[in-house]
Amino acid sequence: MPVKLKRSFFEKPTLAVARKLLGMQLVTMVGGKITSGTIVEVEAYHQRGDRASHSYRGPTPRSAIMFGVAGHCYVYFIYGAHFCVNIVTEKAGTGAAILIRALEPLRGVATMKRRRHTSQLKSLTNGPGKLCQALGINRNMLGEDLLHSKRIWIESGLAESRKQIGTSIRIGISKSKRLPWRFFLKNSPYLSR
DNA sequence: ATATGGATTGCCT
DNA sequence: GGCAATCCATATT
Repeated sequence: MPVKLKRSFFEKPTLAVARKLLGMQLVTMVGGKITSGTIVEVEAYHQRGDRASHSYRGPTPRSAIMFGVAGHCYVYFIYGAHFCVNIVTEKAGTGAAILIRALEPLRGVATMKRRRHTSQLKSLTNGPGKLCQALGINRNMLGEDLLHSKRIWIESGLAESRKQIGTSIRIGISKSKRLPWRFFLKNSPYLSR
């Protein structure tokens, strides 16, 4: 049963929202194709006390969106090759977001295989850059509102009671390494590692 | 104007 | 496990 999320869902404290997103579905409609996956791994980023966050030094042309209204997409380009997608959280002006790091493929698997140039189910969406490629997410998704967009949105998924959530330090960063702000579904075969 | 390094991936040994 | 690829945001000169 699809549940419509409200703005207030994303305006809550970022770590709490990160946990709630696990088990929900990220869905896109790109080029006439629906693709989706269950969110199995996320990371939180926050202006306050988090030197790894793009928002740490306050709003810049790139990070301004993290200081905007919750529930919007922050897409950035990294290492000259990949896109990563985040969801802005908390009240406007806060500077926080949640990076979607891995999905379990659900709808549009054939389309995802074509976009990823592989037939390996396990490697379609088990990383932040991979899932963007599989779902057709790029810089023109920047600023999309998950509550109203026709191209990208969230659908409800797994019951809260069925979730087994693991916690760890975040991956691939060099600053604020110790913060345990990565969350994942423990038994998922589709984690980035 | 230039320098630095990155919230990654895939290929190599 | 190591490491190159390759664009760009940001800080510094």
